[in-house]
This record gives sequence, C-alpha cells and structure tokens, in this order.
Amino acid sequence: MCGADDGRMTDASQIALTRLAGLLADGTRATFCLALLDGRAWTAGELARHAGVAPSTASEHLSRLVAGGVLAEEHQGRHRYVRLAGPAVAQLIEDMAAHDPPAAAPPATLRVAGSRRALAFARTCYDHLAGRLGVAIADALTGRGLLEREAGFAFTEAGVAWLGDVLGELPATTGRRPLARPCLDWTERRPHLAGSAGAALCRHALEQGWVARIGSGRALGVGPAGGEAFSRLLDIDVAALKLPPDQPDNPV
Amino acid sequence: MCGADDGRMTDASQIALTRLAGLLADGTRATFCLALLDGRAWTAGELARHAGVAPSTASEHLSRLVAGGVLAEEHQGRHRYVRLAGPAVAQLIEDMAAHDPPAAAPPATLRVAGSRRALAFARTCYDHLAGRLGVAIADALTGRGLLEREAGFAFTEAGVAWLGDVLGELPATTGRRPLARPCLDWTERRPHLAGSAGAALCRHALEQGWVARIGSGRALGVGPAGGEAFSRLLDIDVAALKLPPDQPDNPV
DNA sequence: CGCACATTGCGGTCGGCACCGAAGTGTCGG
DNA sequence: CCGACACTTCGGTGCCGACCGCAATGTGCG
Repeated sequence: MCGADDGRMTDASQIALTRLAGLLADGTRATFCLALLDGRAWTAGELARHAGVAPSTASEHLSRLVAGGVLAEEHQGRHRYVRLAGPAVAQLIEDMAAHDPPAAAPPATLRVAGSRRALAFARTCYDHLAGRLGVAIADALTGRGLLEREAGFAFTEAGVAWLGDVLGELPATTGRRPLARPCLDWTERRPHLAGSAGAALCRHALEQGWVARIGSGRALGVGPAGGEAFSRLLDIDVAALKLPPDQPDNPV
Repeated sequence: MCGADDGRMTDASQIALTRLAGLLADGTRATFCLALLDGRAWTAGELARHAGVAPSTASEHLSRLVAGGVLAEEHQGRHRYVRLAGPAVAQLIEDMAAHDPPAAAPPATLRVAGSRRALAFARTCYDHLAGRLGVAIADALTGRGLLEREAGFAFTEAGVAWLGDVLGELPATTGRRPLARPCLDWTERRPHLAGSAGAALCRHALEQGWVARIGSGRALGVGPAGGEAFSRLLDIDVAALKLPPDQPDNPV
C-alpha cells in the first residue's frame, strides 16, 4: 500500500544520522557542545582551553560543528563567538547525554538545566557584565538619564559624574576604546554595557565583592553586598532577576 | 550558589554523549537502527544483507549496539533477533535523522512513522505470519476451538480438519518440526502461530494472493481476496486491524 | 547421526580523523 | 604605525576502528 521508495528515504536519513552523530562522537566536540548547553556564547579560545586542546584544533572542530548546523557563529572583532544553533539542538544533546548505557545514572539533565538558568542570570562577557544582570544595569542607566542609547551607547554628563562617584575615578580613555559601547547579550538578545566603562564596572564589582565567579567558567553569583549596592546605586532588585518573568518556576 | 562540581557532571555527560553518538556515527550501524525503526525484530543475517556487509561485521556491530543500550536482543534457536531497546531510543534516532544540516528536508519522520505502523499491522516472521494479523489468526483459531494453548500450541481434531480444508492438504510432519508452535510477536507481545502449519498457512496466503509483500522487507499488505478469506475462514475483520484499538488516530 | 545454516571469534589490512606546531591573516589598543 | 592577541590554514604523525576471510560453535531439520 504505502512504503514505496523506503530505500531512498532510508539512505537520506542514514547520511543525516551518521553526519550528526559523527559530529557528537568526538570527545572534544562533545565537550564543546555540553559547555554550550548553558546557553551562552563562548569564544573559540575559551572552548579550546576548556577542552584542553590547541586553538588550531578547536578552530577545526568549531568550523565542522557550524557547517553541520549544530552551532551558530558570530564574529565580533577578533573573537569568534559560537553558540548552539537552536533549542532543538540543545534538547537533542541533553537527551543524548542523559541516555544511560546499561544502568541508570542520576538525573544529570536536572543539574544542567539548573546550571543553565544560573548562568543566564549573571556572567561576564569578555571583560564586562552580561546576562540578565548586565541588561538590567544598562536599562537602569538609561532609565535614570545616565546613558544615551542613540548612535551606540554614550554616557550623559550626569552619567559620567555617577561613574566617577561609583568607581572613585574615571576609567582611562587614552586609547581608541570607547567609554561606553553596546554589546548584544546572547541569552537576553538585548544590549548590555561594554566599553571601558563596562569593564571598569565589572572589575569594580568583582573587587568589591558585589559579584563573585562561580567555578571556573564565566558564571557570576551576586552576594549580599552586591544586592545592596545594585539596589542603592541603580534601584535594581537582584532577587527579582533570578527568576525571569516569562518563566515562573519549573524545577522540572 | 549552585553549580558546584559542574566539571565532574560534564565529564560524565561527555562520555555518555560520545558513547551514544559514536554508536550511531557509523554508516552500517545507522542503517541497522533505521531499519529497526519499523518496530520489528530483525535477525543478524537480515541486517547484514540489508546493509551489505559480511555477517561477521554485522555481528560485531550488533554486539556493540546491544552493549550500548541501543538495541535489545533475544535468541531464538539459531537466530539472533534484535530490536530497538525502547521507544525513547526510537524517538531519539528519529529526531537525529530528521535533523537537517543546512537546509530543511521534507518531513521524513512522517513517512517512517507511517511505515512503522504499516509494518506492525502484518508481516512475515521467519516463514509464518506475524503482526496484528498473525496474532488475530491465532486468537481466532483458539476462540473457535481449533487450537489449544496448553503446553505450547496444539491443533484440535477440528483444527486439523479445518487446516486440511483450507490448505487442500496437511503440511508434512515427517521432521521434528511441530505442526503448531507459539512464537512471541515482537510488536504485539503476544504469541502467533508458528510451526509447519504456520509456515504452510503463510505460503498459502501468499500463493492465493490473500497477502502480498510490500517492497523488499517483510511487510505484508492484505488485498481484497485476503479480507474476504480471513473473514470467511476465521471471521477476522482485517480493516479493523489496520488501526490498533489502543491507538485511535495520531498521524503526528 | 549428519548436513545445512546462522552466528561468533580472531588476526590482518587499510582508510579516516584527531592532534599538534609553525606560519599567515585580521583586529584591538596604545 | 606597531606590538599583542585571537583565530585560521597547512603539512605531518599516530591511533582507532571498520572491514573481510577463515575457522569454530551451536541449532534446526531430515
């Protein structure tokens, strides 16, 4: 009745299946994909260091993953940022990683999901703050008339004064690096504050103990001092950021 | 806050991911798995011929797939039957095969699902009838007092008469092969009729045009003559078998 | 009991691929 | 304009695995 040309269809599926599986069958590439499960965009060098391979090796792997539709890439200056191509790919990788060979393993998927949510909350991007916290800072600066969004980011006169007040001194502006620059956030899809001011603010936050690195990655946690500081300086409610508004509460 | 020991967790996921992906990254193994997507159990030799490799090669691949939890095996006489380990594995393989590299391909999943349903309906098993049709035949024979289920299958006196009436002659019983034997159906999980009577009935159904092979596999289609014959001989409603009762209608 | 057949185990061969180091290209920042 | 840095490209090396043929094992059937 039906079932004609099953052979051709199977052949096409076969090459698609082996191609995708082959991409994930390598330990280094699998390490890349699992690291990218946090939803962030990583640079090629970061992934190389994370996996313990030479940058040239990582470059080849990334090119292959991008060509295979597993990753999406974006060039930003001298960096090559890569992220998972989409939620379907992320789901597929989680499913495969969760698949147990003989006996069941503890629910690893749960921990990955939790980790992903934590990382979307606050992290560093290159040398400045990103994630929901970074976006909230940019929003608060704009809302209080300290930062202009027209033609890229630019601090107002009041904004420069605020910056000097917070940091104790203004960041050096000797080079060509602008004081403020917008940087697209990879998880929020909205700009956060980059440039020398963004870097100085991030360094200051780390030095003051407002935020602290979690583990060896770029994830950040906000301590009590940070909650107080962000609330006092910019009226940001850090606790409210930890659960995104569109995602009430689904601990799986 | 959270996120501790992410490294260990990632390592564990990494080996699980590469292990599973490595199993599916080979063309021959992928061909096996795609063939098994029909839900049937195949013998090692059948899969070897289907993929065009030596039996020894197929044997190694199957052992690896079984050890990796992708396939489940069952030994029946001198045959080694393998099938997908479970619906989760089948879903995973379909998802991976449907994943498009650069541009999207037509919905192959639909066709596979359709094919699978058709194959679960009627097929050959070794040399006799299986699938829902095979199970229905065994049920009808039992219900009409032609077949006893105690201590394996055994035809009653009326059953032997019915058999001779249908076939025109009784199947040879010279060897040690029993006239009737139960054979567990892989998709229905219930026994159907094997033995020399099952083989003779299958051969007769093919010769009379009651059923016909679909493509090169073991799938069978039931023609008009078959519908009439099964209804007249055993009061089986073939049309009702085509949609399983517990699965109303979900064309995906 | 003996033949036929399905399957498995074992060496041996060969191709593919992951890896590195070194050299080249483009960008950032002073 | 120049140095530092991120990344890419290009040989070259070594290992892993897919494949086969042959021999051995176990089962079904006459």
